[in-house]
Amino acid sequence: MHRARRATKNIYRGASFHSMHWADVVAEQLLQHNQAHVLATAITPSGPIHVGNMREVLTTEAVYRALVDRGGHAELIYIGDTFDPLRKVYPFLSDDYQQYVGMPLSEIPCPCGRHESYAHHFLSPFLESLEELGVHPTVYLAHELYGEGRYHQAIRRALDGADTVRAILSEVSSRDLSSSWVPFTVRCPSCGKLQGEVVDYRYPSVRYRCPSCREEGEVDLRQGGVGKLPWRVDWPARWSMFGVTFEAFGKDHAAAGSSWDTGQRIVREVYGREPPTPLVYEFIHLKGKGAMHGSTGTAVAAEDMLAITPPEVLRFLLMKTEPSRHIDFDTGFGLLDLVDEYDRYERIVFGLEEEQAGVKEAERIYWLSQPHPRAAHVMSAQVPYRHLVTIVQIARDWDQVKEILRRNGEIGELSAYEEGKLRERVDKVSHWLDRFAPESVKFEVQDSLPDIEVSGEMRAFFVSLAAALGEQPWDAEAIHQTIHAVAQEQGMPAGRAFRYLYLIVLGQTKGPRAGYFIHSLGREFMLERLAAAAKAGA
RNA sequence: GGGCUCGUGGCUCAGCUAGGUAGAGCAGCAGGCUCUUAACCUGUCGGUCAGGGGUUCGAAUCCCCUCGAGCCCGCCA
Repeated sequence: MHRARRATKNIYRGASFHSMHWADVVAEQLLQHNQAHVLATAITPSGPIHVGNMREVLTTEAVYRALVDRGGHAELIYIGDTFDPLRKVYPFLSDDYQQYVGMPLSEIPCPCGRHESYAHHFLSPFLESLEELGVHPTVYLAHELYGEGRYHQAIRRALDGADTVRAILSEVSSRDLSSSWVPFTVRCPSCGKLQGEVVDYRYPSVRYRCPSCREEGEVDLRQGGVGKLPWRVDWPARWSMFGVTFEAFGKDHAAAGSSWDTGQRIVREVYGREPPTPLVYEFIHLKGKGAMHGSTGTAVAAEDMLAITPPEVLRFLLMKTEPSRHIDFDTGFGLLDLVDEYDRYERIVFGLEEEQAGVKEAERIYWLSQPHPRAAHVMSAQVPYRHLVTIVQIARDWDQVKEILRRNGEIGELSAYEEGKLRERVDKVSHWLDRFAPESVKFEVQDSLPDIEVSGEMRAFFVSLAAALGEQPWDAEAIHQTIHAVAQEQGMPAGRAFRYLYLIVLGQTKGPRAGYFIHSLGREFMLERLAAAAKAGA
């Protein structure tokens, strides 16, 4: 608001995002330069990949869609940084991993033993999540790119231009580099660590010394996988190799003197081409838990978020928020609110609700949020998420959920699409209840009468209520009123009556709104339970 | 030391690109035939738009300054 909007160019706000969706603004900007684009994203799988990283891919994919919508030609690529060395033994690793520190992630054993490597262990679930989110990039793995010699020319140029690289790094990032520093690290053939220091270079051979095992030797650059460019050079090298024209990256790369600043100069001065159009995104935080960092082990993995959030809702969260704004992801009640908000947008898009203030670009955001836009021409059978939280706890399985919803008249015949969507939500709600839901919304319907003391007052209430409920239509509102009527007959405050009912069904004193709740439980169940309770008090 | 974002009712935010004295959702409160309860509906309370100055007939919106909050970089990626 009162923040200064400097006149100097600001890569955080390349253009105004106000009259159009941000993805469209970026797409138009890109199309002014060129009709064909390569959009790159990349992530280092050194630990569980968190939702913060998800933002990078989804942000880029939104721009991709906007480009394609405008008739542009676009390619979405994803590079897994599988050739990066393991930095340290992260908290989620066993001490055994000490021996692998310094080795490329692709050559370290999988922590669970079920994947090809350490890198795959963390990358695979993330790629599966992308699939669920409807993101389909062309995937490249860095260790393959290096191994196949794709980096050969880029490495050669970096070594030939070592003086330039060194000058840029020390000028722009004010790093203190020795005159012998060279932008290449050799993978020591003897110990496998990516730490070999270059002592001499005469193309195509590189002499190195390994600080770890003290080995000295020579490698041939024409062979693949003999070493790696440091990040600050690797990045511009990729832009050059793939012809990248757009890249979204976190603000960690965008600070003054950071890799974006050095990368721009290196790509121009060493690789002779222009840098991509940048888009800086802010991080996603877990509400109340601070920033999410894969390396600290405190992060919640992207796949965990997806386990509790319908994919279109996760996309929705990112699509409705400008990339430059940070997001607090609330895994508690906030998640329920978010799903409700999504549903509201859906109703607006399908004309069931009027667009109001506080809703922006409903249509565009809704379509960008669809994992499979073509399938979503029909509205989904909306059952409020909060309601599902209750239903899921009453029902034992999907069929029962469906039955209860039918009995309540909340759903009719479902198309395959509707049923799929609803079932997906039920799955997500179940996971949420298991792992994130606040205790206050949890309950468990007891299979038999809980072990409680039934007083005379309770018994009388149960008997009368059973009689009254037995001879009336099974209707939520009617049940609610009957409870009050019977309680009044007995001269009992309504609150006490409800407490008794929750006690015999749940074994606790509170629960979901009684009328609807009992209705969902079914007449047979309720009458049996009342009878059992009355008997216990006899 | 440097960079970015944010500061609008209890909470989360929209509105700011093209100035005309504020708008949603949630929460709260009150109702829904004597009914506090976590899914429903209706109504309603609530904000000197962080503060100061400037431009203007008029500023949450534009300009300048101050304060506050968060994050990032200055190891590696």
